[in-house]
Amino acid sequence: MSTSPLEPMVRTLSYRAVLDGDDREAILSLPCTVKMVERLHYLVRERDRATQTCVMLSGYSVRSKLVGDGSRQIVAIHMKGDTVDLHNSLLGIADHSVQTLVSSKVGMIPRDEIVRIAEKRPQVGRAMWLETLADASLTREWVANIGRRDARSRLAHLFCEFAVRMKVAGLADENQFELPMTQEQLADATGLTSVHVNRTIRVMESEGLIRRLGRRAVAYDDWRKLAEVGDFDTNYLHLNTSEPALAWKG
Amino acid sequence: MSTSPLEPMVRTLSYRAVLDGDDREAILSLPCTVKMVERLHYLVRERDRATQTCVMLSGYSVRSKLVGDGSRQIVAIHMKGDTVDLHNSLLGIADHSVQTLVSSKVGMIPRDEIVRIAEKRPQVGRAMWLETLADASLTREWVANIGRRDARSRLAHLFCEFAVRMKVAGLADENQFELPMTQEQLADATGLTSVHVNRTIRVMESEGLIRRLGRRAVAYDDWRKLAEVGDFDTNYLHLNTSEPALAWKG
DNA sequence: CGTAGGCTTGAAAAGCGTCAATAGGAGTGG
DNA sequence: CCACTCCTATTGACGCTTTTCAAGCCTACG
Repeated sequence: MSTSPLEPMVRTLSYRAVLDGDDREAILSLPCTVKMVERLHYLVRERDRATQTCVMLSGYSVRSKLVGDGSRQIVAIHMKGDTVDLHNSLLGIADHSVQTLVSSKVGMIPRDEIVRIAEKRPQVGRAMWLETLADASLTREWVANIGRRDARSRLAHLFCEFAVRMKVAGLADENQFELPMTQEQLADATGLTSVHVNRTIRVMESEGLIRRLGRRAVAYDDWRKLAEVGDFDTNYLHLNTSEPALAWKG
Repeated sequence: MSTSPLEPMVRTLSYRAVLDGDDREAILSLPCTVKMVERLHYLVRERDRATQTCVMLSGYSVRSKLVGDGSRQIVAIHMKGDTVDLHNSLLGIADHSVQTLVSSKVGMIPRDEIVRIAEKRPQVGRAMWLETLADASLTREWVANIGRRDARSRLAHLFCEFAVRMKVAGLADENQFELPMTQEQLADATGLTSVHVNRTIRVMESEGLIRRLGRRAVAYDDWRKLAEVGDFDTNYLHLNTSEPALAWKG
């Protein structure tokens, strides 16, 4: 059972509520089809009727929405352990697409099984509910980021968020992180154009805010400075797991 | 029981899942402190430890976040029946503020009671979960609206959303709706400045897209045109309640 | 060694913000 | 009922951030 592919899901949900052995066992025993998918593969398309919930087991994916003029907006980035598609699968018709950024391993779980485990194992249901609430908090921060910060702050904020989430997921070192996105994808995530992302990143680099390690990784020497420029505060990530978990126990 | 102040909450949750008589009764019997609060009153402040969940019984409120430079971003607008603060109260520390737009009637329910009813009455718990998911979908649409549309489309989209939600809540006529917001608040909701909102609204008015009825109401003569300019599609509101409700019954 | 996708750069235009001043309207105290 | 005051709406002039369009370059990969 410790070799179940759904280990990352247990780890992520454990951040949200106290799960006992039976809870964990129930998650690990969920029927799950594991697939390797290539880069830029669509896991869900807007308007699809989703019947499966998708869990990231390795790699990265983005949720995005198409806009009338043909452009797109990325609304979230997912990494190992994230339950990507609870929203679409429970609400019926997908309001957004999900696409991998790199070749990734994903687990597909039938929607009904999710509903069932949420009922049978209340703590698991709570953890999933809290996970969706934390996800909503993250989206709200994105609204503020895109609506009220300039290009430099937006990118700095996105980098800070990435750095912290990667560290929490055990995927990043102390002073650097993988950034599996092209500049065009960064533009779609920040509400900018790829040209302006390029210029802004170069300015940030020349200021010593960040260093680029190859094409798909970023390093920072002064976290405080980066966080200040990005107006970054971890509160919205709701990482202080002990609080809600305790509250939900009674 | 039909005179309980929480009737609007029942109505809103009924859109998300099939609730039987006992479910409704349980909601209506929730311990609830009803308060009238004045305009611009803060129901919750960012970083507060929220212990109460707040339901709008009349009036309007907004959720907003403060940004480093002192500006603010509105991330959602709430009307009658909306459960405003499930997020903050369940996650512990508030990641955003909630403030009334006009003098309003609100119901305050202890957080533990919400947790309890979600457990005791599974259908109610599901309805609340789905409500938070629909709310998250709305926030994603706002990200796209602010990130990828110009000022005119953003405002048109906001107006469309308002018109539809007001109609669903039984608060709007066919071709007009109340808009209880100043231009500065509209600016905070769309990521613009009040000056630019003013100019854009006047353009929209001169184009015949909208008419203003006094200071706090808007009328439209050509819905299709308005929806086209706003790139508006109701899908993201997940109003087709029959689907998920049925699915969640088994 | 060729190709395609992504990165970089320049020049010019557009959209939106800033600053500042004026006008309009609703509520309040006299 | 009037004068006063504050908040909101309106408008102009100007400047800056960001976009647009277009071209060239780099580099991983076949």
